Amino acid sequence: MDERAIRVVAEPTLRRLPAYHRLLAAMRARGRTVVSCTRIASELGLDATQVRKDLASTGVVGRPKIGFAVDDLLTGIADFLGWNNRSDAVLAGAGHLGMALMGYRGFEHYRLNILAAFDCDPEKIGRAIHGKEVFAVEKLPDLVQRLHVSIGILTVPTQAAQSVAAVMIQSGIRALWNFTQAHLDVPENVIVEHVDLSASLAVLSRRLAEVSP
Amino acid sequence: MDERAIRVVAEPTLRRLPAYHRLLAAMRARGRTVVSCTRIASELGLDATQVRKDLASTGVVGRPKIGFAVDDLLTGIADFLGWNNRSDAVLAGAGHLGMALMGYRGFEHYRLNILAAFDCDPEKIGRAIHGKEVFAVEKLPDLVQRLHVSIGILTVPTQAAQSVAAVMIQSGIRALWNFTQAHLDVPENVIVEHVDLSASLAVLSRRLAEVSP
DNA sequence: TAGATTGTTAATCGATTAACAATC
DNA sequence: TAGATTGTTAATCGATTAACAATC
Repeated sequence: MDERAIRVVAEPTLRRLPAYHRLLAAMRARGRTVVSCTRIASELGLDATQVRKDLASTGVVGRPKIGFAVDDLLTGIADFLGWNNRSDAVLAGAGHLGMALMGYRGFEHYRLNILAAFDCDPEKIGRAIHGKEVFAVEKLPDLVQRLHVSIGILTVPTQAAQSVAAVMIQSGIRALWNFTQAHLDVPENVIVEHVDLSASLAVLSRRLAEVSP
Repeated sequence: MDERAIRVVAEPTLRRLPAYHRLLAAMRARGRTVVSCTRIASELGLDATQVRKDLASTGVVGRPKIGFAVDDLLTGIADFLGWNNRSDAVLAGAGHLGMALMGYRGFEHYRLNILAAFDCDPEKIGRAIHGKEVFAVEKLPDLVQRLHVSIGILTVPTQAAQSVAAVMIQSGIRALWNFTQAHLDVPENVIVEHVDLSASLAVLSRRLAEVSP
């Protein structure tokens, strides 16, 4: 076994790590230096063994009887998720949602940096939204190539998503954060993370229908 | 077995149903009247048996050798998800994201109707955003009670989420669509659907780190 | 008819949860 | 020390995938 081998961690684990990070940051702010999995689990309504396994996957080790050092966990989780290195991104689609994401200060916390936005509406091109300029979509390839941008955020209309994704991939984008409702067809080395509001709403509506049909 | 018993369908199935609905709507628009699970599966990159099981959970039946009627599936899925009845919602937090959701025309498709927004910033109160008025948060309980609103959308800052959620639940809200990063502590009869951008970003960043460490 | 397709049961896979020795 | 906690292995649970009879 190569020690430097990249551990491919299960998706459910990855999805829980930010919640641990947030809770731990709040605990550190209150002066807490040490914490047990039992404690984290009860705060977040999870199983303690699951928390222990999740934390183990980041490589941080705890001490029997004592627990984990809060600081170790915070840096360990952030390192593991790549949140200690800046990630540059470009955004396509300067509509309501695109603008909301461009203005979201919370991304600084994860060191995600949206460099610029692109749109095909002449009305929007040239404007600056939250300090970030909106360019014509034709200028996307050049900027992505020059700055080696690896993340593309898609907030275009669903019908345009596949073609804009293709342009992004062609330009060197290696990961797409897809906020549209399109199922994207991409080469297997390209990562797609889909934030699907209709999927989320489907769960909400159905659960509501189940309790009061 | 009570025929009218509410079928509790697994969450992964619910999350896939909107993608089927979208694909089927596009097929109907192109004049297609009949479709097989094999076809749906290949279009969406899924397993045909999985599609068949998912569709079965909505109660729609197909015909061996023929397939499913596109119209039957469209109405069956929409009925099953409660998308043929209007659902009223209120939104708390008229920031960037809240405004984006208020202006999102796509919700009409799911018959989700955001009646009004609430905020505690005097600057925002009284304004109308995309034809919907912003009221002081104090006015939320009265409106929710009078109109029997069942869905509450949370786009407030994370620190405010738990207390605003409590007010909503107190007022009669039965389902929360949580766009904040808070883990909400709610009574067991209240539904929480969490759209967690940090969880999504964690998957994206880590997968990117795995391919180029 | 023959073969594609449905509906359903069985097998597999992966994630969660339980059990427990090691430890401070 | 005794008991709480970690780290890890085993058992369970649930979702996906495979197999196959029924059907048009």
